[in-house]
Amino acid sequence: MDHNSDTTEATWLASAGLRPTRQRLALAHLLIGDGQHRHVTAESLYEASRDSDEQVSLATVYNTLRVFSDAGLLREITVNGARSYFDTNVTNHPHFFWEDTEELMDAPDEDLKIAQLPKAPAGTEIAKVDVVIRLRRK
Amino acid sequence: MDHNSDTTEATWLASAGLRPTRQRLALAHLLIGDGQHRHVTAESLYEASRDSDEQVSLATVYNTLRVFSDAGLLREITVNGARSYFDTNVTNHPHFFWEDTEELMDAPDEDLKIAQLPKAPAGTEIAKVDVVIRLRRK
DNA sequence: TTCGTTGCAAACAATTTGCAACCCT
DNA sequence: AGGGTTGCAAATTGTTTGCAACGAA
Repeated sequence: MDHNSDTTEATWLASAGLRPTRQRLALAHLLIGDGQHRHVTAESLYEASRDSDEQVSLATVYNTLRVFSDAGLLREITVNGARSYFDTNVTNHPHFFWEDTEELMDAPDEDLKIAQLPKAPAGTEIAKVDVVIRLRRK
Repeated sequence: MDHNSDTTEATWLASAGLRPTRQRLALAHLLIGDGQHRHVTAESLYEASRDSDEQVSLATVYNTLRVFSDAGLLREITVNGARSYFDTNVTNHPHFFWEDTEELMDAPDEDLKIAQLPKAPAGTEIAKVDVVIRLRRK
């Protein structure tokens, strides 16, 4: 990773008040290094790190994904009882989930229009709204 | 369980081509016995069965929930990486999920209006659309 | 120096599975 | 009788945690 992108990742961490450790910078680079939004699982990110020049242990990948999403840098998406997915796009937006390959991707945001949403019951507020469109191969 | 409800549950099973075994009838009774829709986890259903006069092993509860939802009698809802929820209401409808108590319940169906939904990519069809409104206690 | 962070291994929790006994049809 | 179903225990899978070594402030 060159110096410029290194700054980008450090800024990303700093914006959430997180220390720029070697491991966090490496994972941040894999997550936002190219400016594209990305959906990862702990396992997929771990493998990406194994293939890179900065290895991170699996436990740290798990811990870091948790820290990042608690800090609001990532959004956790629950589509599958088993695995957790994390999205670098933290805004409310719909997802496609392929049931056969268990792949998660963004659905075109502008194509979902929710005209009316149930109001939150008294004493509560809406933390987020997850819309998952499950796809089956025809 | 009296004879009438016994018939209801047997019919429910028969409609999906499932054999009316003692355990399935007992679980069916706990699920649809009073005609109300219900959201259960394997653990909650197992406990309900422990408290009833027809006990079912935990493994069988797990297997039966899987069999029922594969057969279309239940809908599996994934809200939480850890636990799986099963809903006796198998139609598309929105859910409220309390983040603190991990309780799942129906959101008023008529209050959700999706004006436009992304179309399924070529070669795929929409299996189902999950809308989960996550609530945080204020 | 101080305290947050990492990494390994062990602990955990939810769920599935192998297999022998059992029971619908 | 024959094949689906059950239940126990053991195995799996994804994830978290205890703790000693390490590194950022």
